[in-house]
Amino acid sequence: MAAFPESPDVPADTLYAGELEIRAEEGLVLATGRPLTLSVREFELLVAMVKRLGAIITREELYRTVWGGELRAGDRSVDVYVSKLRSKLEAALPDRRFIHTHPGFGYRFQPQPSRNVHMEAARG
Amino acid sequence: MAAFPESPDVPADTLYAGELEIRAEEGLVLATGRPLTLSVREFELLVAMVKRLGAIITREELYRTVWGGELRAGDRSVDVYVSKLRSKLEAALPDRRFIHTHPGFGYRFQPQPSRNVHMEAARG
DNA sequence: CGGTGGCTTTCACAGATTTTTCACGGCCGG
DNA sequence: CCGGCCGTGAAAAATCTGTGAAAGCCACCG
Repeated sequence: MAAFPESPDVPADTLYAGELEIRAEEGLVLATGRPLTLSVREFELLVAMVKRLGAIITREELYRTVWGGELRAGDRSVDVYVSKLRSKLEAALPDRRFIHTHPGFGYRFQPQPSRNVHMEAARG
Repeated sequence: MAAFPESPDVPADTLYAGELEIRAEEGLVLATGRPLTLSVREFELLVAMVKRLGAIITREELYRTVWGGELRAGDRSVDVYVSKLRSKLEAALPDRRFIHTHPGFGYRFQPQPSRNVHMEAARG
């Protein structure tokens, strides 16, 4: 059993970014409270980026952190997974952009309100 | 006169999750008032998951909690019992999903209304 | 005892998902 | 037009899950 009481609602190892809540311990990501289904790579990539919120991170560094090892020339794994991750994040939170590309340098993670889009676009 | 709780550490040994009522003391589970017939393993697996509602729980942890001991490589016991449990829960409450799989991470228990929730708004 | 039935553990295989690779197409500066 | 960079759909390869079924246990019963 646990050595000391813990609060299930506020895990120590939880990251926040915009409407995202990332529970690094258990591999769970909540977008506005709703759980996202991310694969292991997607999740670790997200964690790696959020841990350096606002900073530009090179593909080499992302690869070392998430895949472990050196990025080989021509390997597009990072790009592919950034694409997948973007896709899921945008599906969950259409009005925000999270991952920004800095051509020639790498990627930067930063939640950014796109516009004052706050109304349901449910018009016929 | 035994009208008081056995243990002061356990405020209430009855758990609730959606339409489920789980009486840990009696080993009884009611689905919308109707009793379910669960085996010991199934019951303890259910309790272990409900106690961490909404969280992703690894197979290793479930095994330690329910079976007691370390999960050996290749042991599929947890999967098999998750399958059995799902089967009985769905038989009792067809319109709800309880156990969600997070490939690569584990399982998450969370009662979820099953309206028309399966739209892939994947526009090309 | 031998048979019966429920529960648990193991095994095996099909199907589902994820990860890795490729390749084509769009952008942009020269 | 060319070449470097990037976004991504898709095929191929690798892993992970769901589950029926066989096999082992054990309590119970005629």
